[in-house]
Amino acid sequence: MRPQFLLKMKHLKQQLNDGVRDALKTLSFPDKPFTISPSKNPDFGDLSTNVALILTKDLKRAPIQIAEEISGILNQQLSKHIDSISVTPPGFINFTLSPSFYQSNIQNILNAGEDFGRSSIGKGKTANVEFVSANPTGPLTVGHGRQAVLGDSVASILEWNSFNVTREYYYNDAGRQMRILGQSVEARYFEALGKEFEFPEDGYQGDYIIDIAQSIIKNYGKGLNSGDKRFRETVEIVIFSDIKNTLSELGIIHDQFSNEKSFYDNGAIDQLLSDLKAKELIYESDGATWLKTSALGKDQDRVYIKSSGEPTYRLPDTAYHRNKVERNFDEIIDIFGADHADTYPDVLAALDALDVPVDHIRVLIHQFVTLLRDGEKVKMSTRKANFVTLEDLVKEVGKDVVRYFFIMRNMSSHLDFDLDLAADQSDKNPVFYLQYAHARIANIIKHGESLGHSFSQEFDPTLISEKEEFTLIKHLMRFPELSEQLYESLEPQMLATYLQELAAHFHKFYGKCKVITDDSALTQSRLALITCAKLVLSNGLHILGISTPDRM
RNA sequence: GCCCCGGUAGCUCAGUUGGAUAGAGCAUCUGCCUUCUAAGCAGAGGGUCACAGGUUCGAAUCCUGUCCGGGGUACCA
Repeated sequence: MRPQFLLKMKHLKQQLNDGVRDALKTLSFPDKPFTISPSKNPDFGDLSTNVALILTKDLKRAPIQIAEEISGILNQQLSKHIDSISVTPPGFINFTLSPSFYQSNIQNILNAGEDFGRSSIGKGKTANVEFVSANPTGPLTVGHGRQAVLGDSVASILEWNSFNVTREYYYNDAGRQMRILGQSVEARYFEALGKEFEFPEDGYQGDYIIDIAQSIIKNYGKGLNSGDKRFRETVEIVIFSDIKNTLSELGIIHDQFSNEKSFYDNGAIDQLLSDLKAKELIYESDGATWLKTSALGKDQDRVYIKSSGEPTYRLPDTAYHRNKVERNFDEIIDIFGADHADTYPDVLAALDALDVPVDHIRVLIHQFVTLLRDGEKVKMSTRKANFVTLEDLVKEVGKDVVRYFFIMRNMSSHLDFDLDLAADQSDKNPVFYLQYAHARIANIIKHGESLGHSFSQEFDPTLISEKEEFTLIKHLMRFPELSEQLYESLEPQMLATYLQELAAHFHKFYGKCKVITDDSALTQSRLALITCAKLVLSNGLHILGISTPDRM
């Protein structure tokens, strides 16, 4: 095979764009922004531009006429990669690309291999992704699962775009919740010893609290007094260990844990308060300390320190975010549930008032998970111990299903998690459709090897000619652009949708075209093609943290 | 009351920057395994894109209003 110039889709689009703009200049048409996008319908070629439609108003002429004129110019300078140009109502100009363009891109994908689709947007840059951030008051629930998987996938998307990513977990360990948690354990401790005890109002009622009380008896004996620090310390250690274990079963490992307490200890919170005071944004009222958010364009002021002397979460959260900014990440991503949607603007406003840069902070808000069991909603509360743990779910349906379930929906949509469907009909979970495509390819390659058809990288791309083959290549070639879109949106669901389509194109190809045949030249070409498909499936599933089985 | 998110096929949801005939999966029907994995493929039925206006050459997509669901509006996190 002769070496040939390998033109990527991105560059071809740029060429077309330049060509159209030259044509506009030739025709003395105004230069307005237009798009060149994949055609929805194969009848309209491979790429289409709306440039004529955009110009119709300025030129006060029918768009179809404008399109004809532009395409007339373009036709005189056809690139070798363009087979034909057509105009269709209401005024689209369609480009049909040459088969050789697609065929040659098979080599492109093979050359890039595991890096195919990777972008260099974040090369030399750092990003911090904060997610989960559940306080250690109980096991992670299915509700936390969405954020855990979402956050980890977002972090992977950034890594795929060449960022050096820190996965971070922040928790509040100085507030009221943790105090009540300690008191709950203490109560269970004395209860177990048959002594008098008082279970706190709003205490944590889960059985795990009783287990922890038992472990304290075992480790520290029966002589602890009320208020002993070890009640709280132990419960935090035990629960955190459980949380980390659950996350690791999902393939999620945080690089850094940050806690509220450290910002009291190192003076960051005092510093923040005095800096805000210097800006006259702090005042006392009704025994509490307030942040004057109304002076920062908000509806109302917010309490920073309660009259009880305990700060609200806003104060340490703001100190924490200042700390993150000071750590000089190029991008800071916060992943919060919908219940936090109203709080982060106050944090950002306070930092902005102190001239702390916040433009590189992106806050992603995801909606809640509604659990369905027997077709009915399950209300969850950690405090009332009415929840389904994430760990139980992972044990029941497996990591891959759980991960896929949580990112297959747009994060701004509510997610219905049907426990019965996930558990009983997991065979039908769409994730298997993707993995099956990967396993099928692996099997074909293996089958080929057993018959002496080892893929050699020496293949004739022009033997690729079936419609299903081109559909598959075209889809594979979209992956680099998709990767950049993933960076823009930080929406893993887009990748899930793309991979579903890719698997569908592969399964259709499989139904139509046999790979391993007596025709060894064709066999090599098709092995090249399915190797590309396997690469992209693998790269995509890897970003989502889903395994790529060779057998199913 | 006010703020945020959502409303697309019987169900769960895609739909890129506003683009051409609104798509998948599940469920319901009809075909396809002597041939690389049938966890698959081919086909059928199924729609007032919540409703009403507006902007535009063009609206599921943008704007306004109404209705419905979720969340927030705490000196809870």
